[in-house]
Amino acid sequence: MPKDRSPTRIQKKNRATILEAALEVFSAHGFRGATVDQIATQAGLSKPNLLYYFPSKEAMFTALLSELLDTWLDPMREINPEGEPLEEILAYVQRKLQMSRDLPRESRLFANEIVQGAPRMLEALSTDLRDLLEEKSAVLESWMAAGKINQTHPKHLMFSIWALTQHYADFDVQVRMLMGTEDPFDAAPEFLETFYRRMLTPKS
Amino acid sequence: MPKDRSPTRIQKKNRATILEAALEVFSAHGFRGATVDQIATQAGLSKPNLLYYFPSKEAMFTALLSELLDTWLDPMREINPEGEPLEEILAYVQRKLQMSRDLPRESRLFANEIVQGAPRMLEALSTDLRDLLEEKSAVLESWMAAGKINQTHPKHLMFSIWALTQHYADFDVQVRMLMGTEDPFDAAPEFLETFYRRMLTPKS
DNA sequence: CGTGAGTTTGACCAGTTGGTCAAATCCAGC
DNA sequence: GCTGGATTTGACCAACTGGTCAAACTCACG
Repeated sequence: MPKDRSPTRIQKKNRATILEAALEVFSAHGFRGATVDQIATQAGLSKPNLLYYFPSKEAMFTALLSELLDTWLDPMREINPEGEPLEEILAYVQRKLQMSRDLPRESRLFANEIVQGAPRMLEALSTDLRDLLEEKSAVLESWMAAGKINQTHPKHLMFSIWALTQHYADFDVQVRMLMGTEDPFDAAPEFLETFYRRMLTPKS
Repeated sequence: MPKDRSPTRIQKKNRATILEAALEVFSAHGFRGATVDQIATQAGLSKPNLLYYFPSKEAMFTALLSELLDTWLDPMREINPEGEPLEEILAYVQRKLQMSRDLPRESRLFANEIVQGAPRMLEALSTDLRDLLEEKSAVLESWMAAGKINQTHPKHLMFSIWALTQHYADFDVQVRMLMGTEDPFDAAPEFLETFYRRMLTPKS
């Protein structure tokens, strides 16, 4: 294992290469379904070399998760309590949808893990995600109390945004197969915009 | 392998026991993550005995899938083209939500498979599900054309129903962790009812 | 250059896993 | 209660998989 003080040029490059390959393989097959050999081949390195940079397969996985969790939660962090409520939410929905389009592997990585009970992620989720959700739920509730958006259960509202947007990444094969030649991401933005506008616009 | 003509009492019972155990294990760990030994233990039978009833792990999996696919698609089949449009859709949403509550293992079994590219399911999906979706999309479109429900993309509408309802089963751990002591299924029915009523009720 | 730390890998190992097989056991129908 | 097919299993195997290790190689730096 390389020394941890001031990583060399090679260390930086190889760690990044390995994590990129790990994302590709883990997201496609899940933790158990992925093999270190697959990741090594994908990375263009030898298996012992991977294990020189990461002490175990498990370590690659958790390194990957913690590297990506921040990126994954950023769109929610950007919700601005001072902004125009309906527009803030609609913008959040679009950011999440963009992520499903641009980072589908990341989405599937998390999906794979959570569907199987999130054995290697529960701790991170029950701190970072939990706190963030509580914070933003409070914002949503204040908007509802102020009559800026329709009254609903704030957490279920957030779940619905996650479900609807991530569905396009996580179930990509199914969605594409059912839509034929039409690209799902052509109509999805407008669909979701309409959906949440109707849901949240207060009755005047 | 048992003869396939007129299964004996024992054959019926053991096949059912094995498939139940297989559902438990496959839904929790995915195809690759499940082991025949785990399924055998879960079923209370020996590993060679499982392989006496099913020629391979793969065969157990596909047998399970094809046994469950019909059940899985039933709620959609029940949408009645002659019924009151909005109520038909709302009832469908509730049926799907019920399935997430009552059959979460089945939901996760399919989720696991589809997230990983549905390598063992694409054929079934691209016939049964595809045809059914086309049929019901046409019904939705006729309802929209008649002004009974708001105009939207029918397929995206169906995707949204699947995403929102299955989310409660597939991401169960996450949802429950974030909701604390509150049961997600307490508020979900009303939340989804409101959601789709606002989305679909035509502007008068 | 030379040298020592940093990097890479072929060979190997132990544990797991899907699957086989011959022998043993069970059971329905005569 | 006998018998032949149905059922069950302990022992085993080959392939795979995560991980180790000593030896070889590379490279920054004096």
